[in-house]
Amino acid sequence: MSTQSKARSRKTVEKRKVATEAKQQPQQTRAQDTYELILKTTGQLLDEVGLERLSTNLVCKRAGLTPPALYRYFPNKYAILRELGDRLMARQDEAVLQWIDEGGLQSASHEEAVASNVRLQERVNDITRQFPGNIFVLRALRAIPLLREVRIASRDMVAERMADAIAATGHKASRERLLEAACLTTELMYSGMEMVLEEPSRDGHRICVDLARMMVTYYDQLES
Amino acid sequence: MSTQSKARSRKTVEKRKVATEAKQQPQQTRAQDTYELILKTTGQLLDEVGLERLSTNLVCKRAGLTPPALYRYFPNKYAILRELGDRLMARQDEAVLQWIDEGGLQSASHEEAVASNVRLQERVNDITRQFPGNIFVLRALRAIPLLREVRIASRDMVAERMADAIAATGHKASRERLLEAACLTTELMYSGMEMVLEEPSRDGHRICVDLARMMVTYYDQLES
DNA sequence: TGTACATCAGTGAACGCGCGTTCACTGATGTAC
DNA sequence: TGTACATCAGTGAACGCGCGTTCACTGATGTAC
Repeated sequence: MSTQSKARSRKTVEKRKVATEAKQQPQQTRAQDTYELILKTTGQLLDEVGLERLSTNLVCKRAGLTPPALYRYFPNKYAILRELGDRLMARQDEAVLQWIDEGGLQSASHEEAVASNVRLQERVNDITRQFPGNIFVLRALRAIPLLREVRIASRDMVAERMADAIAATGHKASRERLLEAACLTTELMYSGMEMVLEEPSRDGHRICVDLARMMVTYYDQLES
Repeated sequence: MSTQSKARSRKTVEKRKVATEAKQQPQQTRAQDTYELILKTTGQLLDEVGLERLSTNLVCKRAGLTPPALYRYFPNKYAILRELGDRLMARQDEAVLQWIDEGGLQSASHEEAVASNVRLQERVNDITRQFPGNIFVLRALRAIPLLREVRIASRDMVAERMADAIAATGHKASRERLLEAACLTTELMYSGMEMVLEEPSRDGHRICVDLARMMVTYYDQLES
C-alpha cells in the first residue's frame, strides 16, 4: 500500500515525465530468464529496426511473450532502453575504474602515458562493440532525455574518480580544475568511441592514438 | 508522369527507408510562408514536447493548418527535421568557412591561435543557441539515421576545407593526414558545442578554451 | 482593364494501423504442515 | 513424502488513442487574350 500511494504521488508530481524504474524485480529463475530475454531481444531489434520503430509490442512478438508479461517488469520501452543503457555504461565504467586501479595513470614518460590511454580506449571500444544493439543504445543515450541522465551520471562519476587519481599522482592543478578537465576529456573519449563505432571505415586505432596524445599533452600543460 | 514513375521505383527500391526530400517546393509567397511556418512551429514544439512526442498532426494543430497542407511540402516528420538540420548545419558551416577565409588559421603565436579558435567556437555556439529547437535538432542529428548523414556530410565538408587551409599555411603533414586530423577535431568541436548547449551550468568559455588549446597543440605536433 | 481559365494552396473529414495498456484469467513454482 | 494453499509468472483478448496518410473538394492566385 505504501509503495502504491508513493507511485501515485510520483505520477501526479512528475506530470508527463515517464517513469522508467523496473516495476517489479523478477524473483524466480524463470522470471529472471524472461527479464533477460526481453533485454536481449530489444538489443537485437534495435540493430534490425532502429530506435524509432522499436515498440513494446514488437519486442513481445519477437520474444514470444504477451504484452502483460513484459509489463510486469517494464512500464514502457524507455525502461528497457534505460536498463540497456545502464548496463552498457556500467561495463564501460568498470573498465575505466579497473584501468585506474591498475595504475593506468602512472606512466614514466609521455609516450608511455599515451600508450596506456590508448589501451583504455580500445578496451572500452571492444566492450561496446560486444554489447547487443551497441550503436543504437549509444544514440538513445544521446537523444532520449531519461537516458541522457544515465550517460551524464556515468561520465561524471568516472570523471570524479579520474580527477582523484590524477590528483594522487601529484598533479599541480587544483582538484576543482582537474574535475573540469576530466569531465571534458571523458566526454571527448566518449565522442571518439562513437566515431569509431559509427564509422567503421575509419582507422579506429589512429583515432584513439590521436585522442590520447591530445589528452595527455592537455593534462601535462594543465595549470592551477 | 516521369516524376511519378520515378517516385514509385524509388519507393520499391528503398524498401522501408523513408524519403525525406521535400515533395513540392512552395511557389507562391503564401506557400513560402506556410513552409516557413511549419519549420518554425516544429522548432518551437521540439522545445516543448521533445523529439519523441513530435508528430505531423501536432505540428498541423499548432500551426493552424490541416494535414494535407503539411503533406504538400513534407512527406513526414523526418523531412521537416531534415530541413531544420540542414539549415542549422549550413549556418554553422558558413561561420567556419568565413572564419577560415578571414584568416582564422593564420596566427603568429600559439596563444593567438588558441584565441582565434575560441572565437570560432563561440561564434558557432551562438549561432546554434539562436536556432529554434537547437538542442533537439542536435539530438536528432545524432539519433536519426537520415539526419546523421546530414551532420556527417557537413563535418566532412568542413574538415576538407580546413585541411586545405592548414595545408596552405605550409603545414608539414600530408594532405591525407591533415584531413584525418581535421575530421577528428571537427568532431570534437561538435561534441564540445553539444556539451556547452546541453549543460548550461558548465563554464562554456572554459570548455572552448581548453578544447582550443588541445587542438592547436595537436596540430603543432602533427607529423607526416 | 476586365474576364475566363489554369494552376497553386489549403480544407474537412475520414481511413486503417499499430501503439501502449489493461482485464480477468490459467498455469507454474515454492512452502507449510 | 505428500498434499493444500499462497504466491509468482505468463496468457488471450480486447480497449481507446493518436499516428501517418488520403480523398474529393473549395478557395486564392496568377495569366492569356
